[in-house]
Amino acid sequence: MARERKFSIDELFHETNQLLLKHGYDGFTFGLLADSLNVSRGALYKYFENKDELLTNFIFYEMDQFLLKLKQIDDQQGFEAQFDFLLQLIFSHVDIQKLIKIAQQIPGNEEKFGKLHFDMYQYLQGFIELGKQEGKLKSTIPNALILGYIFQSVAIPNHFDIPTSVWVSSIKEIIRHGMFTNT
Amino acid sequence: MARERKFSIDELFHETNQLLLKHGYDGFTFGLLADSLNVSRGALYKYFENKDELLTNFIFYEMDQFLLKLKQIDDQQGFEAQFDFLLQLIFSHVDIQKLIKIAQQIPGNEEKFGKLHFDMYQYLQGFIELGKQEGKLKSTIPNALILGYIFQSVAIPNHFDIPTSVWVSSIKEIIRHGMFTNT
Amino acid sequence: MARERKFSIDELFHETNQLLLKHGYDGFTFGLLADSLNVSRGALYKYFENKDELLTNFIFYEMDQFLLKLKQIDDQQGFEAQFDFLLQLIFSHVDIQKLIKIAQQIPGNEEKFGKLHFDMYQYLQGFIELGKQEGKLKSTIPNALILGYIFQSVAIPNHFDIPTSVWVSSIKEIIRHGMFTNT
Amino acid sequence: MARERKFSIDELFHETNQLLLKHGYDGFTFGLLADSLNVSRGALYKYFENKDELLTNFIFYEMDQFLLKLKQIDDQQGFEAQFDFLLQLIFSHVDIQKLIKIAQQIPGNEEKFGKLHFDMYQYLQGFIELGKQEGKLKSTIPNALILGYIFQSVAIPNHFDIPTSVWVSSIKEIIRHGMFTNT
DNA sequence: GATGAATGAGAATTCATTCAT
DNA sequence: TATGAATGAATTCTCATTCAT
Repeated sequence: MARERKFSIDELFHETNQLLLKHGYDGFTFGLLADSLNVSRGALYKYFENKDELLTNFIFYEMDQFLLKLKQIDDQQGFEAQFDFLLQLIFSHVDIQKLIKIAQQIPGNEEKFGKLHFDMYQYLQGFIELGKQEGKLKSTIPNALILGYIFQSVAIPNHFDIPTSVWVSSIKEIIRHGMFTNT
Repeated sequence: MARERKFSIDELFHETNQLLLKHGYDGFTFGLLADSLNVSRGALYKYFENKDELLTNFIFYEMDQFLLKLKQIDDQQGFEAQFDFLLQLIFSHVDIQKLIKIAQQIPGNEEKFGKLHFDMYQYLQGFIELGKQEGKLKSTIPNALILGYIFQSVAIPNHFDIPTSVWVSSIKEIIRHGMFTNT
Repeated sequence: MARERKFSIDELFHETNQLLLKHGYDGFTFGLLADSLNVSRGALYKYFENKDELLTNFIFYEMDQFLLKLKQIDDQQGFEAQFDFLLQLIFSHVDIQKLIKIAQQIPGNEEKFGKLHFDMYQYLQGFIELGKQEGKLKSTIPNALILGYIFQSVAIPNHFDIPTSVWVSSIKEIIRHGMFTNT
Repeated sequence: MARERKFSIDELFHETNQLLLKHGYDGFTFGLLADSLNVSRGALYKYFENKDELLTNFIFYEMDQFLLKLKQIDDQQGFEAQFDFLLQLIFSHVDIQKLIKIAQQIPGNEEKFGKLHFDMYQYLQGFIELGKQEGKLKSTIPNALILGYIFQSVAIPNHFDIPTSVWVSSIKEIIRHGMFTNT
C-alpha cells in the first residue's frame, strides 16, 4: 500500500560499512550516507533516531554475524584445526577489528562494547583451554595475551605489499614458533 | 621590545600531545588547545596556519624525537642487545603508534606519513639484517612483517590488567619462540 | 464497501484538544496526533489539508460549542441570574480562553479570530445592557472592560492552591464590589 | 586590541525583547535575532551557549529590573499611595507578564521561574498586610488572589481601543469597588 | 481511505578561519 | 604579537507536507 522503499536496511548497512571504514567515526555523517543511498537525510531518521543509534545497531549486527561464525570453531576437531579455523576467520574479517575500535568511540556505549569484546574472548576460552590441555600452547602465557596476539596480527599493516600467502603463513609461523631460530 | 610570548612551542606541543591522544584527530580543536594554554584561538594561528599544519608539525616533531632515540640502537652490541633495546624503547613510547595512526587521518598527508613510517622501518633494516646474519632471525620471514609484528605488539589491549612484567615478558617470549610448544 | 474509518472526527478533536493544551501551538504536531489516534500521519491529511486548517477548524468548533451554551444566558431571568450563569459557564470552560490565545498564533487567522472574539463579546451585549438598565452595573465602566474583566478572572493562576470554593466566591466578590472596603 | 563589537548586550536584549514578544518562545530563533542585529548566527553563540540560556538570562535580567522598581513601593507612604504606585508600575511594564509566561515554557527552568514569580508575590506581602491593617482591603479575600487580580488586570485585551485613561481608571474602579453598584 | 516512505526546508549548534585593533 | 569578534560552512535533527501503492 505504501510507497516502495528506495533502499533496504541491508543496503544501508552495506554503505554504512564502506563509509565508516573510509571516514571513521567522526567523518561518517548522515549526509554522506544519504548521498550514497540517493535518499534525503531525513529519510534515514525514519529508521534510526540518530547517528549513534545507527552505528551502534550496525556494529552490533556485524559483531553478531561474526560471533555466529566464531561459534563454529567448536565444530572443528582438535586444537590445530581450531587454530587454523580461527586464523582463517580472522583474516577474512579484517574489518571487524576496526569496527570494534570505532564502536569504542560511540559515547554511552563504553561498557556495552567493552562487554562485547570481553564476550568474544570468553567465547574462545574453550579453544585456549584445549590448546593448553593438548600441550600445544605454552601454559605460561596468559590467555588474554594469546587471543590478543592472534587478533592483533590481522592489523599489522602490509605496507610493502607482500603476497598474502607469504604474509599469512609467516604470521602463522611467528604465532606458533616465533621469529627466532631455535639455536 | 617585542612582547613576550605567552607560551612556548614546547608547551604547545606538550598540550597538543595530551589533547590529541585524549580526543583524537577530529576531537582535537584549536579551542581546546587555546584553553589549555590560556591564550586566544587567534594567537595559535600566528604559529600555524591551520589545524592540520599544527598537527603535521607536531607529529613530525615527535617522530623525530623517536627516531633520534631509535638511532641509538646501533650503539648496542649484538642482535640480542639490540632486540632488547628496541622492545624497551617501543614499550616506553606506546603513544607513538597512536600518533602515527592519527597522522594518517590528516588529509593531504597520506604519502608523507606513509613515507615516514617507511623510513622508520628502513632505519631498522640494519637490525634485522644483523639478526638474520647472526642466524637468530628466521630468514624466511619478511623483514616488514618482523618489524610490523614487533611494533604492533605494543598495541595489544591489556583488558584484563595482567601485570606489566608478565605481559611484557610473555610478549617477548611469543615474539621469540611463539606461543606453541615445541612438541 | 468503503473501509471503515479508524477514527471519528470527534475522537480527533478530543485528542487535538488534549495535545494542544499540553504542548501549545508550536508543540502540537501531526505526528503527536497521529500517534494518539493510532493512525498514520498521512491519514490526517485526508481530513485537513494542513496543521493550521485542522487547528482552525477545531477551535472554531470549540468556540461554536461554547457560544451555543453561552446563548442560553438569555434563558436566565434577571441580571443576577445571568451573571451567575455566566461565571459558572466560564469557570467550567477554563480552556476556552487558552484556545483563543492559541488561535491568535495561527498565521493568517488574525482577523478571523479577532472577529470571533469580538462576536462573543457582541453576544453578551444584551447581558451588559440589562445590567446597566437594572442599575446593577456601573454605567461608567466600558462594556468591553466589564466582559474582559469577567473572562480574564478565570485566568488568574491559583499558585497557592486556595480551595476552589473560596477562590471562586472571592472572585465574584471582587467583580461585584471590589477588593476595597467601603469605608 | 580586538575588533570592535558590532552589537552590545543591551542591543541584543532589546531585540530579544521585541522578537520574543512578537514571535513567542518557539517562534523566537537565533536566526531572527542575528538578522535583527545584522550579525551571523555564530556570533551570538559567543555570548550565549544556546537559545534557552539567552532567554533565561534575558528574562532574569528583565525581572530583576522590574523587582528593583517594585522594591520602591516601600518608599510610598500609606496603602493608597502604594496601591497607586503598584498599578502605575504594572501598567508601565505590561510585557513583564508575558515574559513570565514565556519563561515558564523554557524547559528546565520550571521551578526557577516558579520561584521567581513566588518571590515577586512575597515581595508584596507587606503591601497587602498594610492594606488589611489599615482596614482598606477586605480581609476575607486571599492575598494571592488580590495580587493575582491586580497583575492580571493589565492583561485584559483592549480590543475596542478604549482610551488608556478611561481604561485605567475604570480598572482601578473595578479593583477598588467592583463593577456593581451599591444598591 | 489509509499507509508508510520520502522530501526538503529550517533551526540549533560547532568550529576552522579571518580580521580589525 | 596577541586579542577577541565575527564569519560561514558543515552537521544534526525535526517536521510539515507530498506521494506511490
